[in-house]
Amino acid sequence: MRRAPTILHLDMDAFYAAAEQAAKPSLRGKPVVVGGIGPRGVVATASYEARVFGVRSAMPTAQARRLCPNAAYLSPRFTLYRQVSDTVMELLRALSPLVEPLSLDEAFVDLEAGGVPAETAAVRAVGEQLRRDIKAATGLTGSVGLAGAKMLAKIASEAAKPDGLVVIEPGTERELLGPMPVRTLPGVGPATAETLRRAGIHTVAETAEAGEAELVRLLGKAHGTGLYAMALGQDDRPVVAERDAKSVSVEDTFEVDLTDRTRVRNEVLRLADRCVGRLRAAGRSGRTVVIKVRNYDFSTLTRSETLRGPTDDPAVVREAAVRLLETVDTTGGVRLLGVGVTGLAGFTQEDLFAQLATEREAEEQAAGGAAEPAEEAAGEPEAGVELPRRWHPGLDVVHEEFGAGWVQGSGLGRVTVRFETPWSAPGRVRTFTVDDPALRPGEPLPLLGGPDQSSAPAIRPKSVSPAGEAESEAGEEISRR
DNA sequence: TCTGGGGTCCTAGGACCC
DNA sequence: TCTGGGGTCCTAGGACCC
Repeated sequence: MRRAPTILHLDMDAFYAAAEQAAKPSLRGKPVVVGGIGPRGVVATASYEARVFGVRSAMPTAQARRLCPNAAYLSPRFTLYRQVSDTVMELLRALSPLVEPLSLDEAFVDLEAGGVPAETAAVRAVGEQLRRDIKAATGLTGSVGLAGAKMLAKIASEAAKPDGLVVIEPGTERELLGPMPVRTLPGVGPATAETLRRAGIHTVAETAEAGEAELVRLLGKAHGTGLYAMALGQDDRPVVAERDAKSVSVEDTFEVDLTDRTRVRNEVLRLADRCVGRLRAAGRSGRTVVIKVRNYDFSTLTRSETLRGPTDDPAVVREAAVRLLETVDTTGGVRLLGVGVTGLAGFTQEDLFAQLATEREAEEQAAGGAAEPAEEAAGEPEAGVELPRRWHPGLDVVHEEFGAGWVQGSGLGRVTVRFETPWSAPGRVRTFTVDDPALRPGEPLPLLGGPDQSSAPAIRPKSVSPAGEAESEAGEEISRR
């Protein structure tokens, strides 16, 4: 526990929903829900206007629609959120070399390591300036917590929401935490809270009074000792800058349960390929392949297999995944399938022996050839054939005549588009047939720095440069030759 | 119209080795 | 034909977080 509140926790306010409101002028001040749009979707983030109606994160979208039928329901656009996140993290790294991102919208910063004087007034000033800088660079608000420990900084930023800053002075934490419900403490979820409730423990103070031995008896060694320390406000975990990922996984929930064995197998093969794609993109390889199966009744199981050496070979992961699938009874219907790789190696190159084995297996497979999975993709549309364009609500589009806009809704062969940009006035709506050739998918536009404010410190993602910028870059390229 | 997708960490039992 | 512990790896499941 530090003697000055030099650990900062930043949490962006209703991040995904706020980014959508910044991008879509017609949604500002209105209820917005970002999450899964399908029949089995859940809410990722609700804007504060939607929270008034009781909409919460992790709630089924169907339930949210009942509570708040007039909200805009949008699919997430991670490209945009990542761009905004990069801008924010950049600002944090200007404060200190020790920045620990927890997600796209949340991070710890060790201000002491950044040379900020260990005094309340100084850290408060840094926090307030950070909030102004974030607002100026992204147009979004974030809340800041400052304390002498990670746990307390996080609790402080929660208390500061929305758009605020809270400092917990070292020495006041026990008094402050005491009356709070145990659920306030990180690591206490529904199951732990229920166990504690049955033991008559409801508040942080009661948790501390229970004593370490009793908590270990109730919750096990690691959780019990950890919770006891937290309840006393003791938390010495350091801010850790970069942590290597330990696993990579992908999963899909299907709109309708899968019953056909061949279809299940094909989905597992697809997931294995996607998983390896992500693994390779990260320059990693892994040794243990895991599959996940969620049944019609939501019961979930995993099966794993550890290979002789790490791999990033799609054929190897596919084969392991299918082998594992064969040990699972899927006759009742499958709601979700997942494929993951763990035991990630710190190096990119495969172990030589594993590589040789892989090549030999591939040769054997090719030689035995007739039943290659890709050839028998029954029920899967072939690439390039028939795939109807899916106009998810919220997606960016460009129309040849009307310019940039976003999909407001689609159905019955029609798609409704609102034509507006982050820096325009609220725009108007037009409807097209879903296969209108003048309409095509677009890229997220920068939230700030539209044509009329080109000097503003804007988010200008390089990957989606507006036409003018791309042309001028190309021009430079040519002129240099 | 019940319950996403991507992660982390912990526990516990059995195998296997010393 | 009786019996020790400890350590590590693997597998499966569960809690929790955003």
